[in-house]
Amino acid sequence: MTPQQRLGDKFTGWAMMELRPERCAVRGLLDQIGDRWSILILSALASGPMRFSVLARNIPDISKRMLTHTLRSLEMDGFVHREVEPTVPPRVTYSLTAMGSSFAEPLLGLIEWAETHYDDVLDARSRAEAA
Amino acid sequence: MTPQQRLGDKFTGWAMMELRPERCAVRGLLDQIGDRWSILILSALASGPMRFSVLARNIPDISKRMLTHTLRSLEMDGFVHREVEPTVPPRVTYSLTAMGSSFAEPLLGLIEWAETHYDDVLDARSRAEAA
DNA sequence: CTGAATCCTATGCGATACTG
DNA sequence: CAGTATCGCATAGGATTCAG
Repeated sequence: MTPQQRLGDKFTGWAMMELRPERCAVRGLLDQIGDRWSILILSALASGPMRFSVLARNIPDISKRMLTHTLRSLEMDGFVHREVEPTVPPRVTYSLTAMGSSFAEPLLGLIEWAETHYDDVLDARSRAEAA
Repeated sequence: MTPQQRLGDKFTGWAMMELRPERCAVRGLLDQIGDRWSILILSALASGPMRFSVLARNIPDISKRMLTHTLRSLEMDGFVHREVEPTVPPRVTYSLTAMGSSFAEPLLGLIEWAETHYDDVLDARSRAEAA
């Protein structure tokens, strides 16, 4: 059975339970990490634990506000662990939990697909805009 | 090399080119299909070509407006093919392009991860909210 | 250094009504 | 049947300022 057929079967299964979001895990997952920064932060932390300021430096175009927000959200969802050393000034280190690091595999699949096909997407879009 | 290590290396590569979105394909990809409906529509079409009204029926909680918008967007990005039979009333059939169907594999990986781990996510979140 | 609080804007998205 | 047009709201997210 091809991946496409299996994907189709997944959807048929969801449709039978009326697509209630609680029963359709991807929808829930994307609600939580489908934002602009979660994927990037998880990728960054995949190379090892990292302090707040290092994360901010490695992702140059994120605002402090969103870095904080997204880290909190990832922490609450169990992807990220937060460790504070109570010094002055404070040091806070973020790292992937076991669950967070298990997410690396499917995420990597997505990334690799994107890297091999994204030029085609851009081509398609520019052709569509030209028309 | 573990998936986590490979993911970390990906990020390091991006960071060296300053994370410019054009050079970081996943970001671009998620900008286009990271919305609320694209994944669902692609999953639906994976089971075969489908008319507008059938899609609408299979995804009960989508508005016609967003179904149209999302389909147009997926078409422009080359994921979906749109075919009109010029009858009265019109029949419009949507199907996956070759690229669209090649996306089934990484998407399936994501879905399967979500299905096996999403309960843990919900647990983590409810524990976090209790605190 | 690591945030929290406030303000503001852009836009995703639903609801509704209309059309060929 | 398969859309388009218009309206309105909720929210994501940036900029800036304050704090421990």
